[in-house]
Amino acid sequence: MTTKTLEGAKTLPLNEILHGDCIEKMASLPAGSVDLVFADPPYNLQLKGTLHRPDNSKVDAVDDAWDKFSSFAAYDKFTTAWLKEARRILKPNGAIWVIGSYHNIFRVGATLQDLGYWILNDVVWRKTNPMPNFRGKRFTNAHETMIWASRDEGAKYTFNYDALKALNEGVQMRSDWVLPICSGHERLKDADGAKAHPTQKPQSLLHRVLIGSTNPGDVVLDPFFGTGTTGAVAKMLGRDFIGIERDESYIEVAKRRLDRVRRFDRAGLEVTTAKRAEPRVPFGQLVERGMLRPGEMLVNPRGQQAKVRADGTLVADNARGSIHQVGAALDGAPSCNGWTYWSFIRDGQRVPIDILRQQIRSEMS
Amino acid sequence: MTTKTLEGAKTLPLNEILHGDCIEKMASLPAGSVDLVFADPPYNLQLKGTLHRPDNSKVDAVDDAWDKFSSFAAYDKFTTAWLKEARRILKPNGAIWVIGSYHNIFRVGATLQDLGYWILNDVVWRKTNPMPNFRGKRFTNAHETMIWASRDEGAKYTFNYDALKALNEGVQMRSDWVLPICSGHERLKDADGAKAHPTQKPQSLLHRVLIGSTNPGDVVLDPFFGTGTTGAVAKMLGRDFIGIERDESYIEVAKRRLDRVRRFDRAGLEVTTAKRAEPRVPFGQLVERGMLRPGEMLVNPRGQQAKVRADGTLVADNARGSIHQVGAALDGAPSCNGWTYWSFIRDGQRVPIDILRQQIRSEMS
DNA sequence: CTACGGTATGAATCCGAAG
DNA sequence: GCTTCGGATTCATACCGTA
Repeated sequence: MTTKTLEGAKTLPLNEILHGDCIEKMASLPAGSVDLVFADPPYNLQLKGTLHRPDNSKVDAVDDAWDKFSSFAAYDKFTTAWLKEARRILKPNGAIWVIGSYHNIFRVGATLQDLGYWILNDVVWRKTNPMPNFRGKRFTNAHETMIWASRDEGAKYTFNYDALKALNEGVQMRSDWVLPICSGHERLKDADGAKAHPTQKPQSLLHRVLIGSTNPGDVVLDPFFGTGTTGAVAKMLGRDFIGIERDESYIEVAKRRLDRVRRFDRAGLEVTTAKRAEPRVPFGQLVERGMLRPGEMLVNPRGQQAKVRADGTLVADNARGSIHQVGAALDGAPSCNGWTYWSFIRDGQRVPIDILRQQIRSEMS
Repeated sequence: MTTKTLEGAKTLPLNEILHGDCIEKMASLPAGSVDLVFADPPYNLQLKGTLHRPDNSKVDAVDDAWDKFSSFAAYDKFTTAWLKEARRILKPNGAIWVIGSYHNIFRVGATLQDLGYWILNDVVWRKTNPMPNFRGKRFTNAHETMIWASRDEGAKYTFNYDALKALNEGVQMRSDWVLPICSGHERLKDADGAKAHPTQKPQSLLHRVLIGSTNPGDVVLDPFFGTGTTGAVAKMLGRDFIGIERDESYIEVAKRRLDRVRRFDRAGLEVTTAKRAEPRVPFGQLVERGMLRPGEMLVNPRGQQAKVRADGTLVADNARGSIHQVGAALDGAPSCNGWTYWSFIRDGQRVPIDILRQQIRSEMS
């Protein structure tokens, strides 16, 4: 357990589970101190009577006391209260994920928008092995919905695009995730073999969330911690977590679980990074360093030429300026990446100037 | 065009497009007279600036005036107004479908609940070929959400469970539907070749909605008719429709489209009620996606014929059921692989239906 | 005729560091 | 805060022209 002392008297307890009501506990935390909130709030399910399978076995439905609300108004009031506190403790560039079903997700989404959060995506968790609809009266409820939102419109939220793309065999990650439900060894059991929590989420889900929208060392808060899936995955991935949970029996299960979790080694936590993160190299440096000579001609894919000047600008027939500006002008395009657009000639061959940039970057590292 | 006279002075115009504001036009219709509402309202996208693809081509965005709202409050007011009218004209056991994206669907869902509708499922349309996220800043927006709700809690809504199960080759239909976007020949074009409507929905989507939640002869109302996909599929499937559309140019396109639509024959519209089992790639998808038409004849190696029905089952002289069952029955065999057994006729040639399955599989992989 | 390669396009809240 | 501008960024499918 560690704490961070911040401005004001409030401190940030890390890798700890706070016992109590999530609204009160969040109120005790300092403002602007958390990178990500992941929340799996009560679903407000309104099951009438009990449900049986065709073989007459009873379905163990979600009917715990914490999941009961007297009306939509009561649920909205609760939702507004905890989402307000969550927004207060988020950093300005922080973000939130909330998961839910059609019983509650529309109210959650509308409340998020009303409070000033900015929705980035809704993501569908498509279950490979959902519980069938035993009565044949509706579609098999085969998915849940997650909303990903930044604290503010225009926030610089974290999105590890390249890491997710790599996770997805080289194509960009879509808003529909196909993952199995939590079962088998991963599903935590009580001493008597019953499931310890009715809505335990699979670690694969949290893995993708945390890889995609946090960096190692970030602080992740889960106000409905349950048996601690968020904390377990955060620990594995080298993120810090804060859990809040009202039910002591869940806390006990979560603590035992977290003690057993091992953090992945640092090399395993490294992730495909964006090109944008690489240092910027001014084109003029190639001239300064003699890799290209003033007066030398560059050529674009259509064979058009431009002359390099001593200050690192180009001159073509009807345009002058940076490598990007001249490229855009020649193509009549809104923009152009000059590094991949222009080539120089060596031994009669066209060589992209980006080769030279890579050379400089490798010398820098 | 036909009309039904009901209690009160108001009459029900059938298979007609009403020109005007949907709230006013719905107000002119008699209460309790419609079986199903399918609505594709404005999404309130709030787009800013322009977006280019990596190849510098410009994305043709939805920037139409009809999608602009000044605030969430203004959008909510509009949503409440049209959903109220829709609920008034629904029969007591009627139901509604509304489609949307994360920009609007949470507000729509909460409003539905507030007005007394009873949500039955949210259904996710997973697009096989969505537009990518060109800047790599978010997840590919690869799905849209539909909400299915009955007018009242406890209503005896229509749900053709067995037809949908048959359409899905014997497996319960799930809440996630994988279907391609509307493109190619199905996409309606202006005289100048531009798309006639920016958000035309695929017929396959409406096919599944109408097969699942209406019966032949039902009245289906679409308050945002656009270019008339709902009307076209309703006509094919022997349902009556009422369209409401504000934009005259869309109405013109829709009228021409509807004139060309042929109603499938009645035998093809009869839907299976028997229990069935059998897994694999759904033959029903070939029908749903328009690769085979309901009423079309398939032929076996001995030249015997069977008729395709809207739910993906076959009817021959002395047999009805899946492609496998009917094949086995005709041959007096214990089993039969319908995929290699049946052919359809194109240009006078027999073509095995397995070709079509391979086509779908190649799209899925 | 098929095969193949280039091009067009789809409901999109789509950049960010440096000056 | 603002403006400027470097430079990074796409997947599935349909269609069309050419070989």
